[in-house]
Amino acid sequence: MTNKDVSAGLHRLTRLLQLTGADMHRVRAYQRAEGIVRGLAEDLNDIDPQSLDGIGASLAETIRELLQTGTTAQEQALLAEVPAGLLQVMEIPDVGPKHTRLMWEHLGVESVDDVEAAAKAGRIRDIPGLGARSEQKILANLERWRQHQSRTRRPDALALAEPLLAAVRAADGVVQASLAGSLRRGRDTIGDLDILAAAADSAAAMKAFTSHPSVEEVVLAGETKATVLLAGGVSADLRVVAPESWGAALQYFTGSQAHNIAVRGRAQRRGMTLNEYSLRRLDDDSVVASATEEEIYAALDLPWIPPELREGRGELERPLPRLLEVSDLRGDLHCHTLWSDGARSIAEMAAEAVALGHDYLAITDHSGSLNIANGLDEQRIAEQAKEIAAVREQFPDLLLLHGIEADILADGTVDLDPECTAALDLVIGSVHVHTNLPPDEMTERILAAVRSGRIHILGHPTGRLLGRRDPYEFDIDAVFAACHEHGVAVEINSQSQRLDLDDTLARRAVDAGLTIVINTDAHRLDELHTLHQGVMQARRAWLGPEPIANSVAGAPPLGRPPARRE
DNA sequence: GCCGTTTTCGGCCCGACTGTTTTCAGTCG
Repeated sequence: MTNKDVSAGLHRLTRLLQLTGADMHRVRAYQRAEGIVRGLAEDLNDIDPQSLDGIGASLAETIRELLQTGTTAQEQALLAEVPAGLLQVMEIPDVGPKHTRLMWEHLGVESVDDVEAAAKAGRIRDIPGLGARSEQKILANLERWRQHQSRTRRPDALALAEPLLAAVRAADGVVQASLAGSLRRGRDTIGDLDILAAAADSAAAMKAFTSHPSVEEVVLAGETKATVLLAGGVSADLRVVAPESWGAALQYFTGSQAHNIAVRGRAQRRGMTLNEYSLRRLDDDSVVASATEEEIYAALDLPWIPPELREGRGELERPLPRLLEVSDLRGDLHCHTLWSDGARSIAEMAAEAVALGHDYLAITDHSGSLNIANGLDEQRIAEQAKEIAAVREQFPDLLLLHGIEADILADGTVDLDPECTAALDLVIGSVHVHTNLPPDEMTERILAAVRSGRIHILGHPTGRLLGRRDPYEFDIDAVFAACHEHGVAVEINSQSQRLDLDDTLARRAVDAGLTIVINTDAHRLDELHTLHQGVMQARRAWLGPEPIANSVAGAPPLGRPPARRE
């Protein structure tokens, strides 16, 4: 079982405990554990769960049980009390454990389909404590939830949020506005968009938000808080606070929840309390700080913590690193051209790289077996070398590397003649086909490629496509160990649907002693500008320039030094 | 269930909004 399986198991236990009316603080302990596991860089199989802050003896045992069997005796016992289908029912927005239990007890509802049928038959309104409006809301939320279960990729979320933010910012009386929530923390996918504004009078900001052309439905609109649905079913929240509360509110709405709980616990231990309006002393209710995030953190003897690190991963206790910046990166080692499935010529890509200030760019078109992408065989690679030589003449200040993105075939073979790959400046090995191999075979396949000594970089290592395909199943720690042994770097691919490695795996790779390369995998000119997306992953992994190969100026230190032709 | 500058028991982050109530429970973030 993986960390993901364990956090899913803890989630089920949390929900079952809520349903069966367990003590709320006990429930919260499970909920916390779920979040801790979800954000964990290390593989739970390799560590003692009890060493984690927030995991005690009991939860550690639960985690061990989940790792071994995928479930727990406690879960089975709880499932004897309540139908398993109620776990799904609780995933419907605004339907929590209490209403779920009421529907079960009064109507015998045991599944989402049952809920839908009961709502359509008008039977939910008769439950004490619920009414016709609740019934309508449940039906609408159920429909919406079925249509939109997936999270939104960060770049797509930004594209939706920025016009809204601009409109709010331009509204009368708004002194400041910012993105908040997971968008501000730079997560690769986003559940809801959060926007925060500071204004003495909230009315204009609320109106600008709820009446924005991209809004399809206003879900709720109070004096200081509104929720709307945008095209595609993405929901967006606006909160408006007084300007003097800006810092407290921004800190609060940026989260994460785990970070906020930790910060508030720290405030409490220091005789203070923190809410979205201010940090106050408990004894005399006097305000200690509120206007800026820096003041809030400083009053708690903390440095300002970059939003990327606010995930409850020890950011209050550990010294903060100097984080990687886009400007640290000196080049890009993965892009495609007209020679395979790219949209631009080598010269055009080179010119754009020069415009970006890169020291180097590697042209890495697909290899022969990827027919769908017009992959290059040995013959065409030789022809491409001539064009690259010519383009080098045009751009004397750019180190233009001739590389390839070679396919790792199902048996682990790197899909070109060894003489051919040996003559190239750079070889990225990537898995593109036969992506459903059994875990053992997938592991052996990738290990074979890494051990071949023929690749410099393992491209988009897990193969995940956000919202479309889960990571390949394989033993990534074994692969990392082999990469370390054979001097193979691993990629953070900046494509918005990949972002692969993700933050936790990038951290794990560096902890395994690996070098990381952040690449765009650009197929077009504009995609050469997306290194910042990979940089965000690296920042969230607490990485600075040191383990990033392409933060080195002059020439990337990967295997054999690329020969600079004169 | 976890945890300790209030340390092995007794607390546990905090507030907005909605709906069904007529002072509050449920849900969310």
